[in-house]
Amino acid sequence: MATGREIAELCGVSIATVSRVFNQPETVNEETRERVLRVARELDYRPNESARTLSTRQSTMIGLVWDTDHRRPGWRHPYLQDLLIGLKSALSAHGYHLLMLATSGDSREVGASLADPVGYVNMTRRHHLGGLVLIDSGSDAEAFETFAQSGVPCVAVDVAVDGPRATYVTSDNVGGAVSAVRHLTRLGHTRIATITGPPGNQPSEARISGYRTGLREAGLPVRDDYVVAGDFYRTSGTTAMHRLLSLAEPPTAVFAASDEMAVGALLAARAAGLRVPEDLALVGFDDIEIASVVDPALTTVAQDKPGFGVAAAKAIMAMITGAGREAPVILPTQLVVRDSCGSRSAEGTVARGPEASAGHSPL
Amino acid sequence: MATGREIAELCGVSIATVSRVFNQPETVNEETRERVLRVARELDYRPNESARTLSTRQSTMIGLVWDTDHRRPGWRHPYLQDLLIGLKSALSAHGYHLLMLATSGDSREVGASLADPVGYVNMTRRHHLGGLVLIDSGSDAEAFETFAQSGVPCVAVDVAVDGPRATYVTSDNVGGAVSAVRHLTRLGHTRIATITGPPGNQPSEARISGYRTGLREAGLPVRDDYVVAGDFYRTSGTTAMHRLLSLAEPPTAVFAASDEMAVGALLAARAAGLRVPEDLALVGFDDIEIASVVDPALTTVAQDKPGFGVAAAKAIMAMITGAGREAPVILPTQLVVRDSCGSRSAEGTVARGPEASAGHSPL
DNA sequence: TAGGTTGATGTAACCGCTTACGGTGGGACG
DNA sequence: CGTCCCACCGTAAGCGGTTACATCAACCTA
Repeated sequence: MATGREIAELCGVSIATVSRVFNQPETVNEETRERVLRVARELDYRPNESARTLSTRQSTMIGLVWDTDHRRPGWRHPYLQDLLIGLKSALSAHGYHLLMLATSGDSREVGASLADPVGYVNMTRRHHLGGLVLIDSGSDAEAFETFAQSGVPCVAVDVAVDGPRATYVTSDNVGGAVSAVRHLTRLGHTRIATITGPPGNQPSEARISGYRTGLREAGLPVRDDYVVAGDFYRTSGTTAMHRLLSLAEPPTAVFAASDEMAVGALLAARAAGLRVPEDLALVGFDDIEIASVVDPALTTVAQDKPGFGVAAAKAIMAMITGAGREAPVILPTQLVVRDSCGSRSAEGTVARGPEASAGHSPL
Repeated sequence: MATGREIAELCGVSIATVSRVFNQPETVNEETRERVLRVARELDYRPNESARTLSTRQSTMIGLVWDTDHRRPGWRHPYLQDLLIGLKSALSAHGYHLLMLATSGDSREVGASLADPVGYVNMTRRHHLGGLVLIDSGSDAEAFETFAQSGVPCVAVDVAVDGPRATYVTSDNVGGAVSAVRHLTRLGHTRIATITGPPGNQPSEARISGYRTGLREAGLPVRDDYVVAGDFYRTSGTTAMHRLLSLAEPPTAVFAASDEMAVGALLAARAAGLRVPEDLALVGFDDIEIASVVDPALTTVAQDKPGFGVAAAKAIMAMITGAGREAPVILPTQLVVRDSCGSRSAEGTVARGPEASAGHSPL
């Protein structure tokens, strides 16, 4: 590996000049600059990142905090891959890389895990990371708050955090839920139930709120027995559906707060001898891959999956260069109408209303 | 941030001793060692990774080379998340982290992309990465060869590479395909077709080979018109199925080299008025999430998804500490019998035979 | 012509840690 | 009692960059 010193000697300049060529090109004479660049190219010179970071106390890496929650071993993030794609591409535009922080193992490390966010924060300082991207694995909300308060630039996905240099990006969950319910009311449904996410989960609460708004909008009452709690998992959708079907006056339509639960509900309905969509209309949330595969294909509220990554990257870069915090980013959602509500629309038709995501509070 | 120097002063020792406490604890007197450790703990000391890397020319980071192929924009890795989970947890046991290399954007960088593997290799040297984990995004085989030849410790997933310090991890694709076909022949099928992955793709070729072996094992002929090429995508499964159904003597069973294509085939069969499994038996490969959701639930060859990550981590760590190359890792597969073949077995039943993965060449 | 500017470059300190090498004191040994 | 060895620790030279400050020539201005 060629070093700056070698280039300096070959060019007959000092290493300071070489450094300047790469960092403040305008301060060095054009002729020598060209010469340095040419030699650098010939030697295939690459500045040593460690040396640079050591000197400037600023690396070109962003930490990714993401872990599978031990309390929910089967949990998989519904769109991690898309998120990473967006994150990576947006970050690379700034020459930044993503460092997936690991949970300890190093004897020198006190132990970093989401149970000990401080460990991650220290990791951040150890590596002079520019900031952290926090990906929710189902129930890390409290831990995220610690990150956000630490002063390290943070952007959380799907968790509303607050801190001196922290922000978050999430979908317009309220608006998405409203559009789902609105879709059902327009089809004539009046007995609309919802299967929610785990209590306390922010997107879940927001979707419940949107559900209520949607009903009110149509002049329908909000019945407590039509709101049954799930946990985003498929099985919880099944049990919730059983419960709904056992009501004296079962709903004719269900809005599930996740596609997984919608699939669970679908299985339960089918097991109970109900036809979907004839006897029961179903709307999900997320638009994960299986939504288009189940039979009938699921009408659902789609999130802008790579958009999360791109928005997160933008926010974190803004907080690195700037000083303060950034405003939360609320991504619009789209109702994807398929077959699970009996709509006449063909598969894949997207009903996107500019009103779908407007005028509602973020979560 | 506390530095080694501060600790040294507080303890009345030299910074060399402090360093030794963390790197060669046995060479320092127990009493002073304890003292240093105590002070370090009090000050919440964390060794600066950049300084350490600069000095030792060895970081605790492994590069992750993974990119969405521009030629296949919709492609998603079937089990990236599980792979990452395995990779991360196994790596963290050694105190290592995963660095997701980004594709340039930095003015200092010549431009790194899979089209220019050299860029990544240079990135490796810049950051003094311990090695690279290469994740196939569908068609990077040639690029991977460049990585493998570069001398950097490399372990590829699902691509057989060769190099001075390179190895790979893949499933027993041959054995998996054999077990799939065997399952069909045992059910009495004699007209068994296969929908393959893209030509040249190694797992795909291996699965074809396993398909042939399985037929030969049962004394069945290999008919060319029963081998139709797909590309792992769902739609290719659909068109391939159409082709098969248009044959004078259509197959009664189909082994698809990916679950996605199996789903595509399922849709085509259904559209043609065929019942699955009554009129057509179907086996997939991968055991991705949708396999258990489609109706009928898909019988498929499951891969040990987190196992890829764990094995890759082990291999790369071995190559970092050791000097030479490691032997390729072939992970066993399991036939997961569900409903798409008309088997009587209940959902989720796993037929695992010790013979399933034995005696076949890797790819 | 003295003094002030400006542009281009060199000098050297520093970032925080690792490690080869040398020094010191005390116990074992002849 | 002199010598050798060994356990322990300090000194100092890096690792490869960045950057505040000094230097210096050339050019302006009064």
